[in-house]
Amino acid sequence: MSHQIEEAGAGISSATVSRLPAYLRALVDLVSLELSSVSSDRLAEHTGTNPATVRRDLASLGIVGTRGLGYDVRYLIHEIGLLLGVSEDWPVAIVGIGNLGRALANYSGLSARGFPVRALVDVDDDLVGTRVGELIVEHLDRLEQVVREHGIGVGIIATPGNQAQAVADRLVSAGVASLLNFTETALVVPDSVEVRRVDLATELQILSFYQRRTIAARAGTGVPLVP
Amino acid sequence: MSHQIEEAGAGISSATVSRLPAYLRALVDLVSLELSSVSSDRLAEHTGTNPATVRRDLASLGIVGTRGLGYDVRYLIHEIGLLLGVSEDWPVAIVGIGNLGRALANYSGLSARGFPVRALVDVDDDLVGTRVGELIVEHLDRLEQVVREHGIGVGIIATPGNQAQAVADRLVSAGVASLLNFTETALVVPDSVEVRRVDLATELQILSFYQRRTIAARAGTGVPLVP
DNA sequence: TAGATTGTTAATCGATTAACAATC
DNA sequence: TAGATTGTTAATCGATTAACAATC
Repeated sequence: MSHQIEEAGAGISSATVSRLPAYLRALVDLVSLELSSVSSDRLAEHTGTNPATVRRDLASLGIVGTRGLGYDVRYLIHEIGLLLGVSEDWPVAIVGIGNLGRALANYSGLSARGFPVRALVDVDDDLVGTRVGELIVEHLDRLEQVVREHGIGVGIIATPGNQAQAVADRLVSAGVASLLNFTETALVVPDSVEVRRVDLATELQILSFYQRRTIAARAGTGVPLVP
Repeated sequence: MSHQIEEAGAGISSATVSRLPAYLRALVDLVSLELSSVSSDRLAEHTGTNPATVRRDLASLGIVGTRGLGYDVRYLIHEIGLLLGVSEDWPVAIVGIGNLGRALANYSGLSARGFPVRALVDVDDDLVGTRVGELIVEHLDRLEQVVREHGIGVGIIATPGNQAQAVADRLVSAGVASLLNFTETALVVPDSVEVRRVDLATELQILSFYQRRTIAARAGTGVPLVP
C-alpha cells in the first residue's frame, strides 16, 4: 500500500508536494472536529485552493475518494503523513554558527518537526569547542567525519553567502541528501539533492518593493498611512 | 525618470519582482569587477536564469539596453535599487516574542537590510515590560498605539499559528502595509496588503518528502547513504 | 561593414480550473 | 431513485524560452 504510493510518487509535481503540509494541517483540524470524511470542496476551502486542484493532487498521490461521499479523513492523514515522513527523524547538522545559526541551534521547532540537531559546525577557531545549547561546535575541517558519525541526512547552511557553495559541495559529497539554505546564494547541486531556500534578505527586499508601491499609492489617493 | 519606472510598475509580474534581488546582487558583484556594461547572457548566467527572461524582466521595468553592447551596470543598479527601496528604512514591529520572535529581535540582518526593529509586542504579562536587546516588550493591547507611535510599516508575525490571523487583522486596520508571516497559517488580507510567508515548518516537511524518496532510491540502487 | 546583442513575437511548457459524465 | 461528489477531460492562464529582425 505504502509501496503503491511510492510508485505513484514519480508523477507528483513539486506544486503538489508544496501543498501537502497545508492539507495535512487542515485534516488534523478536521479530525479534531470528529469529521470522518471530507469533500474536496471543504478541503479546498480550508487550504485556500480550488476543489479541482485538491482532487488532482490526491489522485496524483494514488489516493481515491468515494463519489458522493468524499475522502476518508484518517486515511488521508495516514497517507500524507507517510509521504511527508512525519514519524521519521532526520538528523541535522548546522553549518555556520553566527547570529542565525545560533538562533536555529536553539530553535526547538526543528526537533519538534522530526529534525533533531545533532551537530554544529563552524570555521572560526574561537567558536570551535564552545558549547551552544547541548552541543559543542566542531571545526569545518571535520565536516565529513561529523556527517558520518551522526548519520546526518539534512544540512542547514547558515554561513556567509560566499561560502555556501563550498559547504554545499562538501555536504553533498559526504552523502547528505537534503539542504536547507539560509543564505542568499543560489546553490548548484546534483539533481538527486533537494535544496530548499529560506532567504530572509530576499523576502525583505521583495516586501520593500511592494511597500514602496503601496505607500506611494496611498499618498497619491490621499489614504492616510495611519488612519 | 523614476516616475517612468513607477508607471511601468503596473506591468511588473510577481515572478519578475522575486528575481530583482538576485539581479541586484549579481550586478553589485559585476561592478566590483569594474564591469561597466553587461549582456543579458552574462546576467542570466550569474543569476541562474535565461537570457530571454532577463531581457523581458528589464523591459517590463522600463529599462532599455543598447543593442550590440548590453545594459549599463550602474544604471541597472540605480534603477533596481530604487525599485527595491534599498536606501529607505521601513520601521518594523515584531509580534510574538517567543523562541523565534526573540531570535528575530536579535537578528542584525533586519536593520542592515533597511528594516529597523522599533517595537516588540506580546500578549504574555510575564514578558511585557521585560527588555529584549534594546527594546521593552509592549502588550498586545497597545498594538494600535505602537504602530502609530513608531510609524510601523512592516509587521512581523511570530505568534502561535492560531493567533496569526487576529494579529494580522489588527495590524492591517492600524495601517500596516506589509506583513512577514512566520507562522504556518495562510493569512487572508486585503489586496492592498502584501504578505510574504517564511514557513520553516513547511519547508522542513517538503524537505522530508524528498529526503524519504532519495533515501529510498539510494537504498534500492545500492548507493550507500554515506560512501 | 561585421559582430554582438537587444527587444519582441510566437511557440512551448506546466499548472490551474471549469465542466461534466461516472458512480457512490 | 435523487443528491452529492469524484475522477478526468479540455480550456485557460501565466510564465518561460527559442528564434530572429532590428540596430548599435
